[in-house]
This record gives sequence, C-alpha cells and structure tokens, in this order.
Amino acid sequence: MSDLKPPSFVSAQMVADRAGVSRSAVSRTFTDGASVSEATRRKVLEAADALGYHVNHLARGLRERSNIVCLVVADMTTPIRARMVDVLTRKLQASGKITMVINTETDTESVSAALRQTLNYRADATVVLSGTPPASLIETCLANGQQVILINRDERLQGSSNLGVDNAMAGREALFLLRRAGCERLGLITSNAHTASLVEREKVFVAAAAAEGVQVVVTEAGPTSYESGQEAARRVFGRSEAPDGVFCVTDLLALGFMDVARQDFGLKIPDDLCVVGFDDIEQAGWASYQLTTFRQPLNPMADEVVDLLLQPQRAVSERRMIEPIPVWRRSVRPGKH
Amino acid sequence: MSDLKPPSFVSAQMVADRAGVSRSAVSRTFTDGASVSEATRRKVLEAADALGYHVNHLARGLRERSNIVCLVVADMTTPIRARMVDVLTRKLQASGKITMVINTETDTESVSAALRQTLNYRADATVVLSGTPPASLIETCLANGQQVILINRDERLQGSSNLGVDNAMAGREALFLLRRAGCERLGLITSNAHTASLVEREKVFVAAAAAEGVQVVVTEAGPTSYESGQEAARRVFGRSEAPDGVFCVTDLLALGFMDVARQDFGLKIPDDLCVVGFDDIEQAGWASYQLTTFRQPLNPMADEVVDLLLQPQRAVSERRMIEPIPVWRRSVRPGKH
DNA sequence: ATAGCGATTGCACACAAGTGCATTTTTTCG
DNA sequence: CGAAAAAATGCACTTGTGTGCAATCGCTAT
Repeated sequence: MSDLKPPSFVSAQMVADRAGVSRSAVSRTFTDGASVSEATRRKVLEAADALGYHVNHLARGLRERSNIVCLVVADMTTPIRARMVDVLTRKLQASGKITMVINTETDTESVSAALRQTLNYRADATVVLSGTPPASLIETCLANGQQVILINRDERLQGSSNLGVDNAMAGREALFLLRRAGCERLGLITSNAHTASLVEREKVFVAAAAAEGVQVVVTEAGPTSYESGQEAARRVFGRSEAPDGVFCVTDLLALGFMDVARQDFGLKIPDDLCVVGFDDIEQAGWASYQLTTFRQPLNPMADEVVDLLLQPQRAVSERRMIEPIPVWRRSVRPGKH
Repeated sequence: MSDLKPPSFVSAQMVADRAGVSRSAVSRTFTDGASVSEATRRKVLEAADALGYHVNHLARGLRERSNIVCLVVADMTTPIRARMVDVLTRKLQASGKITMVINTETDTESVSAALRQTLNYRADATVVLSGTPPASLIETCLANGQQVILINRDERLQGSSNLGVDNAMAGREALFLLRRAGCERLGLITSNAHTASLVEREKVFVAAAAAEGVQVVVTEAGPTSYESGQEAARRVFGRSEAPDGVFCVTDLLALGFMDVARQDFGLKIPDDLCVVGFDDIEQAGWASYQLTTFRQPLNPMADEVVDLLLQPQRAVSERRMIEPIPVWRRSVRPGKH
C-alpha cells in the first residue's frame, strides 16, 4: 500500500509486456495498414485498454509530420476573431490536425516570439491572423519546412501563402449602396490600427467617392472597437456639417457609432443616417442594429487554409482572394426604383 | 544547384557539427543552469543563428513535462467563452505553457474524444470549459499524471479540480434586485442546455422567490443564444399575464429578450420591465442595452487555473468557488430608499 | 614541477514512437 | 505430405532531446 510511485503516462513497452508481445506489435496495432494478426491485435488492444494506453503523438511527431498547426492571433475577444478561431479549429480538427493557439499582441516583437514558438513545437504550419511577422522570420519558417499562411495581412511578404477578402470590392460597393440611398455627405470611420485591410477599404471608398465628385470626411478613432465607434460619432456629430451616410471599416465601429448617433444625437437610422459596416459579426444582425455590412466568408476561407495544408505545393505565394458577401439590412435605405 | 533536398527542421546535431562541438554542448547551451564555457556557448549560438535552429519542444516533452495544456471548449463564438479562451491562453502563456484548443460539441462522446486527444499529446493538464466528461475517463487522465480542471461544470466528479462561480449567490441577488425595483410578476428565462450552472441559477432564484411568497414563471427556450432570448420573449409576452421583472440565466438570452420586448411589444426598460442577466459580456455594457448583470471574474479564475497547474498537490478536488460581481446598469430600476 | 581541484566536455543512455529487413510462422496449393 | 508463397513477428535503427558519469582541461598552490 505504501509504494505510491508518481503516476505517469503508460508507454507502448508496458502494453507489450502485459500482452506478451513485442513493442513493434503494439506500434503496428495502432498504425493503419500495418501487418498484425487478429489474435495479437486483440491481445494488444485489451492490454492497452486495461492500462489506459494512448499513443504519444509527440514521439510520433519526432519522425514525421507533427500534425500541429499554430494559430497566431491577437484580439481574440473580438467577435470576428473569435469566429475565425472557432471555424479554423473546427476544420483543422476535422482534417486530423490539432491547433495550438498563440495569443499575442500585434507588435512585431510579440509576433516574432510567437512564430519562434511555432518552430519550437515543430508545427506543420502557422496561420497568422493578426500582426505582421518580419520577412526574415517567415523565411526561417519556410526553410524549416513549415508553411506560413497569412490571413487578411499585408500581401507583400513573399514565400508565404496569402489569403484574404477583397477589400476593394467592399469599399466600392459600400459607396454604391450609400449613393443609391441618396446620401450626399459621406463619412468614413476607421481605427488607428492601420492594418492593410482597413487601409485598403478606406482608400478604395474614398477614391470611388472622388470619382463621383463626392468628398469624404475621414475620421480616425482609437483601436478597432465599439468604444472607438462611439468616440468617432461624438466627434463627427459635434462638427458643423454632419454626414448622412457613413462607412465604418468594421462592424464593431459601426455599432458603437450607431448607438451614439441615435441616443446622443437623436438621429433616425436609416432616415437621417445610413451606416455600412464590414465583417458581419453576429451582433450586426441583432434587432437593435440591423446593420448592412459585408460578410467575411469564414467557412470558405477555412476550407482554403485546410486545402493549402493538404497540398503544400499549391502554396506558391500568389494571394488567394475571396469575395465578401454583401448583407443588406435596414441601416441603409433601399434604392428607389 | 540542382540538389534541392526537401527543407526540414534543423537539429542540434547539425548545429554541433557546424560549431565544432558535441551535441551535448548544444543542448547545454539551451538549458538553464547547465555548465558550458562562454566560448563554446558563443560558438553554438552563432551556429544556431546561422542555421535557424530552434529547440524541439516535442522531443523535450518526451522526457519531462510537455508544458502543453489542452483547452476543451464548445461554443467558442459565444462572447463569454471567447473571453475565457482569451484570458486563459494569455495567462497560461505567461507562465510558460502552450495551449492546445480542442473545439468540441458538448455531448459526452465528443468530449471523451477530446480528452483522449489530450492524452495523446501528453498534455500536462486539461481544462474543460464545456461539456461533462465521463468519470472513468477523468480517472484515466489522473492515472496518467494529467491534471483535469473543470470550470463551471458539475461538481460531482471526484479527482478533478473544480472551479466555478457562485451561481447561488447570483440567483439570490438577482431576486433581490428585481424585488427592490418593485417587480411583482417575475419570470425566469433559461435555455434547454441544462448545464449545472444554469440549473443552479434557476433553482436558487425560484426558491428565493418562493421564500418571499412570489411565484416565478419559468420559460425554457432553445440553445443558449440571442435568438433563444428573442423566442422566449415572444412566448412570454404572448401570454396573458406578462412579467415585469425577468432574470435571464445568460446575457445573450437577456439581450435577445430585451430587443423583442422593446421592439415587438413596445415595452420600456426599466419602466415597464426590469431585466437581469449573467456573465457581463461586452455587449451587456453597450448603450443599447445597459444590462444589469453579474460579471464572471475571468482573470481571477484564470489565475486560479495557473495556480493549480503550478502546484498540482493543491488540486485535491474540493471545489474552488469564486464570487461573481454584480454590475448595476440601467435595465433595472434603482431601489427606492 | 606536480598534485589538487573545479569547471568543461563528450559518451552513452533514456524517452516513445515508426519501420526496413531478416526471421519465423502460417497458409496455400500441388 | 511437402514445398512455395504469404503473413506475422522481432531486432535494431531512426527521430531530437536532456543528463549521469567519467574523462579531460586549465589553473592554482605547494
């Protein structure tokens, strides 16, 4: 009773001993397509079950691929990021991968550290959702046979697989929707994050407006969040000439903007003010908001990621672009026909 | 130029060869407190840098602890879960652990599969946020030296460390708030998930009301979500005797409930109807809702988890209870003094 | 100069798996 | 029944680490 050895994982050797076979037999039992007789197989499985044996995937990963995929992500509480992580972990799991999440800041140093962790754990691939890693580190990953997949990141990094939504299309379409609704004084709300995606949406929107001879008042608030949207609205409607149509580069910004516009400035949406967002987070569809926005097609994006993982040779660096899906709700007046 | 060998990870041996030292020297260079002269150390670091060497944590995990912690979670898109995952990954990382996320359904079979994966990857510990694993499997984990930490789960499982918020307190306090606001006809909205936490909040609320001689109409909607809250509101206000004070066992339910109550039934909150939620998700604080609710103290909970990991002997099964923090907002009338 | 001593270093093993190859065992077929 | 083919098995090596142990190196003190 007194010999309490510290509990530890049971190895294939122990199973072999108990079943009265060689360790190879145990290994073969748990390897698809290996040659084991039904008799020994049964003995092994029985012993394994009795001892609570589980194949050590770390040891397996020593020889071949580890089946580990790292997800580098910041701002995980953001609804859109949470959904991305959810969808990706789901799909990766379904294709036999396991996900390691590295929760990082967006600054380069944090992302670099994250990427190095990724190498430490011999991940088959790293999927970067936030921040932009330095090119040299990406090269190191590639040199080590690790795939790097960047989602909605700056596309100038060579060697990595790039994947993102068509921000330009959203910018153009946002303008079209607001103009069709009869908006004359346009505004654009963005954050101080200056992500490539955000910047592109902004640029294209402003350019498209300029092409129609319409000016856009650009307001830059704090980080990408509900509160920043509120702050932006207070600034925008505190000025003399208030807009009657606004494109917020993110749903979260849009929702904060809407709340302040309605509650603090008494505006009716869409009668006095039309709002367009981007992402189609769950809350955009809530009854209080009914925000017209662009859905990031997360499932197709995740499918694409899995596809890239399974066929690494496809990963030759040109950027795969996915069309966002316009979602018409009530925050924009319908066009008159 | 033509010998393009497939890229693969660089090992300590390669570094040793390049630096002209033994592999042990390389290993010691990257091990704290090991004995290496400054000269070889420099040579090794230089070679490692040139080759892009990174210690293989999987191989390291073969001998000692893996530093891997598995997070078993369902419904990751739910704001409260997203925050939990965020906080946990952050804190675990800060204490030198890496997080594997297993995204599962809540049914026992899925959770079991997840737990087995956990064993396959030799995780030091498994943290279960959703679903309830069978006791036998928990025993297997423990027998293999793996800690099991259940958060907000049913507390009857022995051997595991249990950790959760004080649901009873929330139930009592919710009743107190609604009664103080002068509510006479009480309602409780719950989902069909029947989690131990949800059930306890419900039971205590109903019991506390009974103790005051007040009846509670309990409405059970679909899964725990905004839509279920909407559905519940339609049912509740379609009936003859509508409540003037409602406790929703979850913020998401509460927000859906509020939207329908206001927009479809023209009720004013808190004048015609008081609402109390639970979780304090970000949206509960948004201007459109201003929901009075109970905050789950996620940071202290995560600290507790990390604490349990670092001092495994403390993990002796009694349930650690954390007080939720009441957050007073405008969805409940203040009491009259 | 040489013994003594502490700091380095390398060998060899352990960790837990998968697998090529040679060796048995079983099955099949003449 | 016996030979050939097929299937099953075990040995030994591989993967990349960390580390105990013994050997070596460099330095100091006698």
